[in-house]
Amino acid sequence: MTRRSSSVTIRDVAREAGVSVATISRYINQSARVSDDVAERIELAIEELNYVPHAAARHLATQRTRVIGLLLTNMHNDFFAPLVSGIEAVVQHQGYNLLVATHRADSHLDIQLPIGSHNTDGMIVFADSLREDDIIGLHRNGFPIVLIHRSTPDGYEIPSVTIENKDATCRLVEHLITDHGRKRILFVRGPANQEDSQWRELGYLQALENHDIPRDPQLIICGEFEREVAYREMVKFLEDSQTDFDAVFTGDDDSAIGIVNALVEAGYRVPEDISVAGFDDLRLSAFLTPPLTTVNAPTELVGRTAAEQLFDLLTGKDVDPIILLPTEIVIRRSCGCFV
Amino acid sequence: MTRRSSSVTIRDVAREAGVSVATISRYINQSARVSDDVAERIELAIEELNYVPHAAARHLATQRTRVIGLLLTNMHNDFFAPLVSGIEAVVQHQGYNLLVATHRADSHLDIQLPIGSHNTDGMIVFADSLREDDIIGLHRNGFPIVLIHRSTPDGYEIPSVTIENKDATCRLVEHLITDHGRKRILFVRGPANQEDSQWRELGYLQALENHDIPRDPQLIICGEFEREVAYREMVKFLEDSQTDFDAVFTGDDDSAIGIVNALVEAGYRVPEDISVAGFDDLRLSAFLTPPLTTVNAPTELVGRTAAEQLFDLLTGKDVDPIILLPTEIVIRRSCGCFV
DNA sequence: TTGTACGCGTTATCAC
DNA sequence: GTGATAACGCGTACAA
Repeated sequence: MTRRSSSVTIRDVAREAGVSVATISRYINQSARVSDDVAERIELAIEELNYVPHAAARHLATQRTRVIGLLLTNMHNDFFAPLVSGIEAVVQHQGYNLLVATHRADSHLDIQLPIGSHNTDGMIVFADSLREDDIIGLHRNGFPIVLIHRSTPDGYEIPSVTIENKDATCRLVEHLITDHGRKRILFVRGPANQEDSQWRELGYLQALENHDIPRDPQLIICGEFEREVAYREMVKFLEDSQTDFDAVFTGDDDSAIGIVNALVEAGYRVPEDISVAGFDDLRLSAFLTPPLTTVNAPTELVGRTAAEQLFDLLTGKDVDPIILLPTEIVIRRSCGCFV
Repeated sequence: MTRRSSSVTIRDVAREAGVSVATISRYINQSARVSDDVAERIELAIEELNYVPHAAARHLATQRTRVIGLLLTNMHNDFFAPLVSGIEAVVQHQGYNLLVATHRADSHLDIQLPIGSHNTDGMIVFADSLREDDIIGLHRNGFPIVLIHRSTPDGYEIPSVTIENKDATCRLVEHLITDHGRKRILFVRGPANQEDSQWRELGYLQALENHDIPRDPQLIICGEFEREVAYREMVKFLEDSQTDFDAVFTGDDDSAIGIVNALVEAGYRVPEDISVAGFDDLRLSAFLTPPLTTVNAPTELVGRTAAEQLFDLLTGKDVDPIILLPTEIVIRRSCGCFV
């Protein structure tokens, strides 16, 4: 079989340097010493021919791709920028490459995953981008996985990195209650199957309970962690519902923006009439008017940590089965505080 | 040489299905017909063994990676989410994978590019993530490249995708002049070596010229396309400068946010005292208070288009040397309009 | 310290 | 329509 190949191979370098391919390989991978004289000639030849090792050939020979994968549900939300950024930093520092792909768990079942053991050494899985079966399947084959914002399937021990949701939410809602005297607090929930969303709802309920405020199902609407949805639902709520309220806590900052907009358009003043607080502390939250009181989620750190976990996994180190990163309440103006 | 290999190969499938590896390969790649009987047995064997073709082996044999690369300067700015999203959509649709990496042109020269012909079939290069030499170098080897938000080096014809900056800026600034009677318009410029930034400045100057407003160097400050920088510079301007002004045009929305904040903190009302307009139309711009008048940059479309260009390049189709995507003025409240 | 030769998993060529 | 087998470019056990 004859195949044209415009690229320069290790063989060309070997010929140019007057040594064998094995020596070239050794020099490149530092897998053994070569004499200074030879090293110099190799260096020169590489420079001369502009040689770059062919990744695929390397992968095939070493059984390692030096690539890690990241599976996301989508890339639209501003939330993903810091996440990917954190991951990419670690990956690059380790001399690896990053393959990103989107995939929703409800995709047609017969679809091949774009990322897996066939093209990466390990992967980071965001929340519900994968079905539980698929996660288990990959994990059972010994493929290194780290979960983000999602807990390990029952009975398995797959490392996961997530953040403290409930307690921070509870404290923030309590802030609305005790420091601002709010008692009728509307909760804007996220997707029902999202773990973060669930914990935040529990935190909200906990706060009510702590202060003997009866929970009112009327005071919960669905924002789906999407600004537009939250906006629409809020508008609808304002039109339809007779239920009065004096504060809004949203499971995410993105929704909070939509909520504030709906409120302002309806003539409410934030925070004078209605206190508003969110969760995430997106980069823009501090710049809103009024600046948004929220919970800071260390999203870039989540990415960074998950990547580090994955590399620990790859190098056979011990890995914490679950890492819960601390969150922090950020008091700004939208709750009613003067800061 | 003995090597453990937990993964199932095409040979295993061949044995299981009772045919040769060649037939399996043909079936998988649809490169030739196989009898229905055989097809069924293969299908079964693949299912049974959970076979997935090894990417690296494929790459080595076909000389194609089915991966395209994206080189960015960073991933922090909200601007990148839609860009990557658009690219990813096309890439996935084509059955390719996406490798992303960050790289700043001023990195140490001896550093190996994380992405190149050694691990991708082609790449998309964002603005100044690469030095001109490197671009030329890659291109000279026949490696498919598409440039984003950056023009082709002189004398070369590398496809590029960018947006219309100058005219839209000019019209928007003219809107401030003619519809709102502004004459002392502060310009917040971006990085000096950024082409978008340069064109927007030209548009700003053009508008002044069109209306016989003398340009005043005092009325230009540097925001570097970064919110924090713009904020600081604005604060400094307000403290130091005696120059009066009645409007601010920023080269990007991110800076506009910082500007508005500085203005409001200093006691100015936007837009009553000062009109503000930006450029980009970030997803959040409509939700600011006041909603930001700006120019819509079709960032996701830029990504999508660049990816399509690249695939045209890969398939040997004719490719437009330069694609200039139209932008559109978005009038909201921050300029003074009632909408 | 260096060279030879084989294998990594797949595709593609040639024969049947 | 199917099978045998030589590449693809590199790493590495083994020999020298």
